[in-house]
Amino acid sequence: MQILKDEVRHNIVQAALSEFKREGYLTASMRQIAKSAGITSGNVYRYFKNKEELFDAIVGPVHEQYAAYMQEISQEIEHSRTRDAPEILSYFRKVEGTIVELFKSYSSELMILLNRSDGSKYEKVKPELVDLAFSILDKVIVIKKSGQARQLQEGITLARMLAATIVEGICLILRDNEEGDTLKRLIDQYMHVYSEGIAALLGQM
Amino acid sequence: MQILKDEVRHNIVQAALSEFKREGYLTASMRQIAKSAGITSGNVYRYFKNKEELFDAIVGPVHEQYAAYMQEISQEIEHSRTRDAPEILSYFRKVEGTIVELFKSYSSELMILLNRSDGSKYEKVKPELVDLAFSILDKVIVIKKSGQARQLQEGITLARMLAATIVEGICLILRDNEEGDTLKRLIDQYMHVYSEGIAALLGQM
Amino acid sequence: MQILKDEVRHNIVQAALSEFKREGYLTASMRQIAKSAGITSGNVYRYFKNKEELFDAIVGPVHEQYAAYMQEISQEIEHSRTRDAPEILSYFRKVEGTIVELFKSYSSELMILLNRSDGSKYEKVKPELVDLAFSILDKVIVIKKSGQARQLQEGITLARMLAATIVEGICLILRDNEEGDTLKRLIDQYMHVYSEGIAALLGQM
Amino acid sequence: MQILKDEVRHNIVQAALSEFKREGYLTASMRQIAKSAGITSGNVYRYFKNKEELFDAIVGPVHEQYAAYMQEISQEIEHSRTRDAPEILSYFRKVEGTIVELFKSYSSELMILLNRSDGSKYEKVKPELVDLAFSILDKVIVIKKSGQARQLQEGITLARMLAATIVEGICLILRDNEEGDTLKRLIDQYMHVYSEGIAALLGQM
DNA sequence: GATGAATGAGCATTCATTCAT
DNA sequence: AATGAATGAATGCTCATTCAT
Repeated sequence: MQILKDEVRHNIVQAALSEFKREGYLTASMRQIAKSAGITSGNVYRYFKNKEELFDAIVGPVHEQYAAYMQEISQEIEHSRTRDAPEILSYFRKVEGTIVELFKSYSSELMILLNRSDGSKYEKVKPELVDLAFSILDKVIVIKKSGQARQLQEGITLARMLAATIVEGICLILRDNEEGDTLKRLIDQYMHVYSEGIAALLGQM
Repeated sequence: MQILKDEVRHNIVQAALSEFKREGYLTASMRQIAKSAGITSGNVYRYFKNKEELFDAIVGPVHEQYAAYMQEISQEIEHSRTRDAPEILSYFRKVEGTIVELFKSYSSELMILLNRSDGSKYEKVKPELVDLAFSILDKVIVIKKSGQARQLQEGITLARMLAATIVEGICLILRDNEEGDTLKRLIDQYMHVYSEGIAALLGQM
Repeated sequence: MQILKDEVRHNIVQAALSEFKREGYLTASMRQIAKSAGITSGNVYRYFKNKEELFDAIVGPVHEQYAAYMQEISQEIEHSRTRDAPEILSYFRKVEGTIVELFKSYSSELMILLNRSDGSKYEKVKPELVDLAFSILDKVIVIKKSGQARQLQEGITLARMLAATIVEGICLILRDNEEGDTLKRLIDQYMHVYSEGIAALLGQM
Repeated sequence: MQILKDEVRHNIVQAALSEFKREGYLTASMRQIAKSAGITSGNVYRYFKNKEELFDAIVGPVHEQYAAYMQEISQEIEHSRTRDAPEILSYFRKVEGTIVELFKSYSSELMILLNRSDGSKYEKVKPELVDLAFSILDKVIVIKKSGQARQLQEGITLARMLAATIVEGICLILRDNEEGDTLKRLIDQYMHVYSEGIAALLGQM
């Protein structure tokens, strides 16, 4: 009985998906992946050169799209000349929309990319997302605090924290929810909390 | 050239601190800790019985205090009979205060306890903190949504998400900030964002 | 050049057999076993989960049969109500027969079980055999010395010593003889020495 | 507070005595010996060059006397020209007497020498004692069986077994009894069992 | 004399990866 | 294509021994 190459490859990917999800890149065991895929561990290496490439096969595609979208948003932000805070903050909606959109097609892969890529070449993705979020918040802060050097410095620290926590929260919601509608609703609520909260915070500063 | 015992112990702890911080409990290497401490791996075991006890020596003290505080708050919450949402939410201030207080004496240790203890006996600490946060939010939700079964269910999901993200955010701020005053300010601002944001969210629901 | 799995497994067992025979359970080195088997140490673990299971694979089967036989004899002794010394002593023949029988199929394994299992879960096997031998001799002593408290006490000490030396002697014969017929003859002669000697000793007491 | 050298040395020896008794040469831990002696492990090496010499210090003296006695008996046996079996067997009494005599002054040391010297340079002592016992029994056998080649061969195997088990039994009695009078009585009874048993066996051959 | 810190080789075990079949 | 045996380096840990103090 011969199993088609594509089926085996598919099995490996499925097995790897669940292993990387559970264990993360470093701790995931190639043996366990092979076992779950119903093949021998040596055979995995016919389909994927090594652990890194297997990981790549899983998160690569979603990362590619993800990176393209983010690049786009990033450039929009850079080129934007507006000094209107709400308009700037609306970029968050784009980021959020991108993530929710990607989640619909790649829920597990995106979750792995953002939460389980430690030790792999993708471990920088989350920090870069934080940087992007920061670049948005930074603009708002700069507008509000320009000219007040001390408050500006504090504002930047605040922006960094908010960027990091917003992103971390989104990643967490991704981690804990498998169902698309629930996820979307939660992320909406989450972003709502943040936008109202940040508005209030900026208002009083 | 012989180094005094206390200095070596100190070196080991410092090396372990940075190794556990970077790698987490499981991935941290005793050999690497020894190397960073400038000694041979065998010698580490003169100072600490094994990896677990070395980890314990680092996070144990802070965990003891942490657990005592949280226990106290937990009991207060259980015994509280108020149905006043803002009053219930004020428990967050206590949790926040406890963490900031502990951070002053044990910044790295607390961060390791909360973020890098996977695989150790302390791995449940963060989830338990999430549970505590959830028990606070849950009370508020139940008050607001009692009687509306469907919305209650959604509210609980929301509360779970908020509990998880709040805690995760605090842990993150802990991770990224070494300086006490900055940390305190950031956590205050962070909690402010959440309390305003949650208020707004509940208001419109 | 690739060696077939069964051959390697066999080589490991052979190597382990001789290592355990020479060194005993605790001192035996997995590295040395691997080396003797002509493989690397990691490969041993493809065949046996760990040292304990490798030991188990060697002495487990013989222990299972051994334990079943001894259990049977043990119960016969317990239920026996006879006060006839020679009849009681005839249980030794059963024990002897069992051991000789097992030796035919498992000479080295039985020897390891009885003489080289210190530190393993089988380390109690020899002491239990001594207990069994004692329970036989004890009955005889009690019959002969009942009512004479002082001589009874001495008799029990004597019975303990005889039980220990008889068993130790049998184990020794097992250790030094690889050939079944020789072993059987020697154990027969050995038991003959003991039964005549004990008879003479009891006669004059 | 200064402890005299002799006292420390004495403490080490006492500690080593009990450690070697419990664990045997190989498994005994220098650290544990130092600890029991109330000193640091490094200091042991001021008194004894290494584990081997410490072991030597303990069993060396008794071995010296033991070896001298055995040498003497050995020569007597070699030079003896008698063909009278009982007379030859009486050498056993000498061996037995020697051992009991040494036991009075060196109970633990002798026990260690015979039962716990595996892995040390004294590990051959017991086999040599077996050889001595064999040389006695061999003479008796040769007398009884001379001229019957086949029976002679069998007799030699028998003699080897008896030598080994007699010696092993004595060593075991040594191991299990700390009190001199009990030991003497047990060894007497033990030898009585063997002499009567062997007599009976030879009678019927 | 004594300390006890330090070494380094050893142990059992795991695992990504290679490769003969 | 696939197997699964094999490797070798890594892990946590122990212990006899050395040596600066």
